[in-house]
Amino acid sequence: MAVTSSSVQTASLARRERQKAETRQAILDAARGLFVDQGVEATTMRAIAVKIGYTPTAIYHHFRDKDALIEELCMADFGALGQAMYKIGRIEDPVERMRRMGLAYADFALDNPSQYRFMFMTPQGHTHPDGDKRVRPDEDAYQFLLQTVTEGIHAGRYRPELADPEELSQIFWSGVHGIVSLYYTHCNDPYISWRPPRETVRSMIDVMIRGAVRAA
Amino acid sequence: MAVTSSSVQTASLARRERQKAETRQAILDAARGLFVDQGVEATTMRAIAVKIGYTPTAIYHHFRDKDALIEELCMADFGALGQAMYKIGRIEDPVERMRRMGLAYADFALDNPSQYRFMFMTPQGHTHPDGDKRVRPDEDAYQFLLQTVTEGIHAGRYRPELADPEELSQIFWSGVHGIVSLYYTHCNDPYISWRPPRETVRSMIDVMIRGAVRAA
DNA sequence: TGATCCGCTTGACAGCGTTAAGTGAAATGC
DNA sequence: GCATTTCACTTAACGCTGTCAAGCGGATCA
Repeated sequence: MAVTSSSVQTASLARRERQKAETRQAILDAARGLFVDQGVEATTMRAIAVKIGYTPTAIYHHFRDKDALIEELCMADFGALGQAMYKIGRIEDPVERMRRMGLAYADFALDNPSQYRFMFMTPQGHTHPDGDKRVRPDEDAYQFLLQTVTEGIHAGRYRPELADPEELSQIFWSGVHGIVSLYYTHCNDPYISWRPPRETVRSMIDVMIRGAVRAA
Repeated sequence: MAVTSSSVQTASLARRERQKAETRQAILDAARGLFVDQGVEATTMRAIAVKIGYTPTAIYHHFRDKDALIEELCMADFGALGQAMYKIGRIEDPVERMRRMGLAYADFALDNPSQYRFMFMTPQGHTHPDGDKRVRPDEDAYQFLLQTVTEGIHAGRYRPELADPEELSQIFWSGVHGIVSLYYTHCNDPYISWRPPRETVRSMIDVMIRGAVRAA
């Protein structure tokens, strides 16, 4: 097949798009670093621009606004959380699997403070009102939990009054989230002597499981 | 006793101070209303000023900056929370008392969304670094919880591995806080079917207590 | 070679929290 | 009773933020 003008066209176009994708990625990398270092709110578009050697306005050719940029990073983080859940693998006992999920969730939350803050401690919504149909990747992590809890319920492992999978999932999730988020917002309060959050999470999960399972 | 110049002086001075206190209170009232209606971040000093019929700069003669204004309101709310805890009264059984405290805490959190958000979901600090020695009123609520949990531990009501009052208090607190805060930040997420938070809190407390108390 | 595209820049806008300097009526001192 | 001081409040501005309309200039296309 001869080299047509259209093939040259696509090659050029491909390179152009690759370059554009590169600066786009540079923006994401710079933003992530600054967000982690000095927080989302304190990071300015101008600071991001300086870091990548562009003008602030350049960012707006790749992201609608600051929220869109934040959201893109957030999406990736939700993916990583889902991955962490997935890596736990297929433990047979649904209660034990739930326990491991809780610990992995806490590890993720404590290893990525800035991301976690934004993902689960920032008032509402990365959902855009204009009929945006993008799939939310954190659905994965929640679905993992929901399925594991549902399995446990169907296997008769939980007490009969805890028959609602959504409610029980929200209880387990809230237990771990509560410790991590309170720790993050109040760890500097001098009148509270905080215990190491990983240990507290472990105790919390043990307490919740013991209080939720049906007596042997 | 004759009307001395000093008595006139103090009377005038008292009236001046009263007027100043009145505008100060007007600022607080206007700020509270706007904070509740449209959030703390979205409320501008200029908007507060318009609402009370003053210039934005006037606010700075009563409060050092926006954070100081926020903190003052926050202090009052911590007092109200402590009051709610106090009103539970002296229930003999420390475990049952703990349960009631959890429910009252959730009621406060769900009845005062804006305040709660700011008190317990805003990144760190109302603590000023310059050796500020003001007593934090929320110490009250936490001390209430801590004391109740400690009583339960001393009475042998909790399992032996939960002998640390701070850790167990933080677990109970986190359990309730987790549900409320997750609900506030994610109640609009379409892929999660949230249960009524008050019911979930009740179940959460039951689960935690059952998992924490020593078997009969 | 001339026309077109498009990633990026220039220069600005409105709004934010905040402040230095000033105003004017009330309180004070003689 | 008049001059002075006090002080709650205003005027006008500063530097910062996110954001955008308009335009440049090199690569691409016909």
